[in-house]
Parts: sequence; structure tokens; C-alpha cells
Amino acid sequence: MSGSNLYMGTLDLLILQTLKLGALHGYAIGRWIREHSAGVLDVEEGALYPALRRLEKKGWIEGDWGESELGRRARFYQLTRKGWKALQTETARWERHAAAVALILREVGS
Amino acid sequence: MSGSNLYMGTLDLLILQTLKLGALHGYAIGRWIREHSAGVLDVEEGALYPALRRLEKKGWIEGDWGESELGRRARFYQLTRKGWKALQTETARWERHAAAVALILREVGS
DNA sequence: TCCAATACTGTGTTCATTTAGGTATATCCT
DNA sequence: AGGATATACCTAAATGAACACAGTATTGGA
Repeated sequence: MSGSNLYMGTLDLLILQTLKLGALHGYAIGRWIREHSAGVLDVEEGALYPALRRLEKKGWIEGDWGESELGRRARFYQLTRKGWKALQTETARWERHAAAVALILREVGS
Repeated sequence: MSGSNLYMGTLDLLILQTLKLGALHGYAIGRWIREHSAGVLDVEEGALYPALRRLEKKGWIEGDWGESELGRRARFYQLTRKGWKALQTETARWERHAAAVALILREVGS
């Protein structure tokens, strides 16, 4: 339902994290993120597909054409070894950042 | 001290939050954020000053020329009424987002 | 005298996301 | 049969935030 709303740079992390589940195609990744964030994180397709290509180019994920559960042509992505490492780094980076922002938000007081 | 840094969109929130302290000039804002995030959030000047102008243009902050503690010409910014409201909205947005990302990061398990 | 810190300004680049389209197939409803 | 909806993908232009780099100018200390 629209609403926009990722902070830039977050998407890659979310995709990598989702792919821990195993190989998934783009559409399923987007749906999974939306559902498992209680609808808060809505990944636009125009951001999702470029992000997948970007991550593949970096060697963090790799994609193969296959058939979806519903028999449609779909590209399944999975984490590479490099991707697993990147996921660790990116998760740590996010957590460091989120903790720091939380600090600032509390520092001044409401 | 570099290290790359902010997730896009975070800076505005940090600046607004810092200005709860009262009127501050740009340089002091940057320093304060760095110090109160234990050095994690390092605001580049090339990002900071444009952000201040952006926020002023939106009417969230307003700046006046004055003298810094050290007697130098400096532009002091303070929150407008609109800015206080925006700060509330932006804080809520951030917290929603951070909570959702945390959900996703935990959902799959490490 | 030279360097670091303070305080701001400007230009140019990079790059993720938004916006806004588009293709194609399958299923469900009337 | 027709229409809407969901699935599954793709792309191009525009936006805009952040970074990099390069300046200007003043002050105080080694």
C-alpha cells in the first residue's frame, strides 16, 4: 500500500538477511520482507530488482532461472560465501548505527 | 576517523534532535553528534551544511548570524514550531523502521 | 612561523530510491 | 467470455542525500 519508507542502504541488508532462508526469487523476497515487518517495510519493485542486480554484480548473491511454486519463470537468488560474510559485516554496521542513533535520541531527552 | 557512515535520511533527524539543546551553530552540531555517539556517527561537513540549508528551506529550523563562544562569526540554528512537530514525526518514523529491521534481523535467526 | 582547530561556502560526483511506466501468464469471479 | 487480481519480471528518468574535494578566514598554541 505505498507509504514509502526505507532509509537508504537498508535494502541490501534486508535482502541478504531474507536469503538466509534459502534461495528465493525477487517477488518472494519483497513479499517476505513486507509480511515479516508487519507491513512497515514495503519494498518497491523499482528498488528491489536493481538491488538484486547490484548485489549479484558484487558477488554477494547469485541468481539462476527456475520455476516458481506457481509454475512461472522466476529468478532464484542465493547467498554466496562472500554474501554470508557481507551479511555479517552489514548487520554489525546496522546495529552499530542503530545503537548510536538510539543514544542520541535518548541523550537529549524527550 | 572516517569509516563511512550514515544511512541516508538519518542526518536530518540527528540535527533536529541535537537542536533540542537550544540554538547551535553547524560546527557545534557536528561535534556534538560525533561526541555523543561515541564517535560512531561522523558527520561530514559536505553533508552537514547542505542539510542545514535544506532544513531551513523546509522551515524546520531557522538560522541567525551571531558570534560563537570563541568570537567567530557563526550561524546559529534553532527549531521552529514546525521543526518540533517534524522531529516528533521523524523520530517515530525512525523508531518504527528500526524496530521493523530488528524484527527481520531476528526473524531468521543467526 | 607553522599547524591545528574553528566556522563556513561551493562544486561536482556517486548512487540508492522513487516514480512511473511496461511485458506476460495464471487464477478467480461474475 | 470478460475483467480484475496476483504473480513475476524489467527499465528509464528524475530526485536527492551523502561524499569528496577545494577553498576562505580567524584564532591560539608549540
